Amino acid sequence: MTQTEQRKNRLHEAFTRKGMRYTKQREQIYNILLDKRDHPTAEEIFLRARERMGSISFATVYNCLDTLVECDLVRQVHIDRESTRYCPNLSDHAHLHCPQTGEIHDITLPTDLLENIREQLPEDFTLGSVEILIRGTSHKAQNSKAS
Amino acid sequence: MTQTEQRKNRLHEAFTRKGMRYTKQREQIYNILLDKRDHPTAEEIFLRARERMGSISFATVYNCLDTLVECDLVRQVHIDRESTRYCPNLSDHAHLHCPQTGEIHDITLPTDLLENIREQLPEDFTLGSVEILIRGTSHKAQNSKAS
DNA sequence: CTAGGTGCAAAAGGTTTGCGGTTAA
DNA sequence: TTAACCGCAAACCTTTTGCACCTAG
Repeated sequence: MTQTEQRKNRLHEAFTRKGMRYTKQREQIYNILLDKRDHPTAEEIFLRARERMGSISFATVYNCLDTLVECDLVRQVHIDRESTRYCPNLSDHAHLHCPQTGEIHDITLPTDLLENIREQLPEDFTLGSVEILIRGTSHKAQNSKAS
Repeated sequence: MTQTEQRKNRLHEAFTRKGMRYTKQREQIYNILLDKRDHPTAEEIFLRARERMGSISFATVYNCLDTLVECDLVRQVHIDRESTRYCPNLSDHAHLHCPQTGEIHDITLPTDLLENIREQLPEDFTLGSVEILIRGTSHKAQNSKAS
């Protein structure tokens, strides 16, 4: 089985597990996110998808992205009130954001740091998730890890 | 000099320092934020302002809020793509957000935690600011500190 | 076959803008 | 006096929705 077929099967399973169907639009959009992990917006994804598929509607892009999020394949990234960005990296990570260039890079923080945050919470607080956004200027960010 | 007058002077200075004028709309909106530190949206601020002032326009609320942000008197708080919220707490703090109730509470994190994050950054990265959003359920959040 | 998905266009929701009248300094 | 500000309505931009047609299972 080729790697592409494997990915396809993995996707298929993720969808059917939630009672949802496998469609080529969903597959393509997921592939777009995996192929270039640059946290694109829905519009950027729409443009890339149209290049690959010839034609797709904006609403479908949003629908597919919602589905991917719901199936735990992709996460949304929110920075201020800018357009929502999408990220296929499911591991715990923070985001480095350079307002000048608009670039976003993933950065893995040590687990004890998250543990440290957890300790600060009130007793009656059940932790859901933690989002860490680090703003700053990257002077030569070429070698950052965009996992 | 009364406390109100002192606040007024402080505001006046903050505005003129940036070449901006002191207006009653700006003052009222700032007071609304100080009086109830519950991270209101522009719409909530608009409603409270109308109660106090009789009449004010939505655009003015946005304009005034922008001014207050620019004069470093107030900060924006972004949660997902929900309406922007406003916060007069300028000290370093994280936000606890309960998606069920919509409540937001400020929580002060130990300085060494922020130091710890700083250490994780790439060499070529000049830190701007850090935003930490902690999502979860507060089962009886009455006694949380909303500083 | 049919529930679920796609595509289109129209609507919604939050925020911004242009501009004539108003006001702080 | 006059540059800055307010208020209104209209525009803007991202995202969502309704509905007819299509398609995976």
